Amino acid sequence: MQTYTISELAAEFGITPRAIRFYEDEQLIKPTRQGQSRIYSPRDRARLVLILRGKRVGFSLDEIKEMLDLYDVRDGQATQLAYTVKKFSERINALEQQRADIEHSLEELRAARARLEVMLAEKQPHRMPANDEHGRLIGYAMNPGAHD
Amino acid sequence: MQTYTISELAAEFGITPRAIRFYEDEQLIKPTRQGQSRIYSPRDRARLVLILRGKRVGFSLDEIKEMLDLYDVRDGQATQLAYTVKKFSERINALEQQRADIEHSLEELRAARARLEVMLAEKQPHRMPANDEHGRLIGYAMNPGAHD
DNA sequence: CAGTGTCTTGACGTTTACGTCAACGGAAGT
DNA sequence: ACTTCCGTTGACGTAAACGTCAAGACACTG
Repeated sequence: MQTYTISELAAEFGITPRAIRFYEDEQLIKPTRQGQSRIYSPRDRARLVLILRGKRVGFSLDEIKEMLDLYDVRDGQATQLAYTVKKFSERINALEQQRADIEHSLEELRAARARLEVMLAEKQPHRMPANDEHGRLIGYAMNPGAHD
Repeated sequence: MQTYTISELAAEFGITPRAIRFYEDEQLIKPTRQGQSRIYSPRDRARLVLILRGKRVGFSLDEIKEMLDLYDVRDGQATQLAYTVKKFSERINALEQQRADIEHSLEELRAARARLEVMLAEKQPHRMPANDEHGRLIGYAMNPGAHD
């Protein structure tokens, strides 16, 4: 079966071996050993992918660990199924909120960029509105909607 | 004109006054003073909204400050317009990547939850596949795609 | 005018997620 | 046998983003 060394994974994902060992300290991955050295299976690699993606979307390592543990539900813990489902739903809601935040941010950034490009095209750095005291930036309403 | 106290804003956004003062220390907002106390304008409030949203989508305060400063472009800095546009584009790319990450995570969480709910419905915590060594979780392929 | 409440400025503590040595262990090449 | 590469385990350092007192400044209220 395919295996990986720690530096192989580190190079592949653009992180340091130190980080990977840290994830092990925090119980997020449990590679086997060959003597003293760590050996990573495809499953360990897959967990690393989930860890890094989780980080990119703003989860803490503790939260990611909880999610990975929830994936690891087995027969013995079957009584906790309802709790697990609830936790998953919470995560899903959080992510959907976050996606909405990102949509907002993207809208604003694109609109602001468009205006900047117009100014660039005009090549005339004359008077421009800049921002006023009513919560508008570069003439574009910030549209402060939901904030929780 | 409408104004706010620090604790009003803190309560409204579910954060502490300490955090708001911290944002001021870091030059993200610059409220006026009435004697000793801080007074926040609608524009300050709007900046707070952007700060908190930025945090939710994973930006650091330094990055958020940079973005706010970029919004604050004025005539004198018109020569930096091209740089500003570039920075905005970078942010947009980062956010689009992040949105894709979220879509992935949502897919996985929903699929996993669906399987858990089936198990709950069966009410029979007998044998289940759990996860194997090939990178599958609860019988559902993790589909580790792009990782940068 | 004592008390209560809300504000202020330090100053230090804390958590998260690693970075950065230091010192050592085996395998591999010469 | 000696060096050169990985790899390992501590141990300590660090940056970000506040939390947590402490001590004082005002405004009001009874």
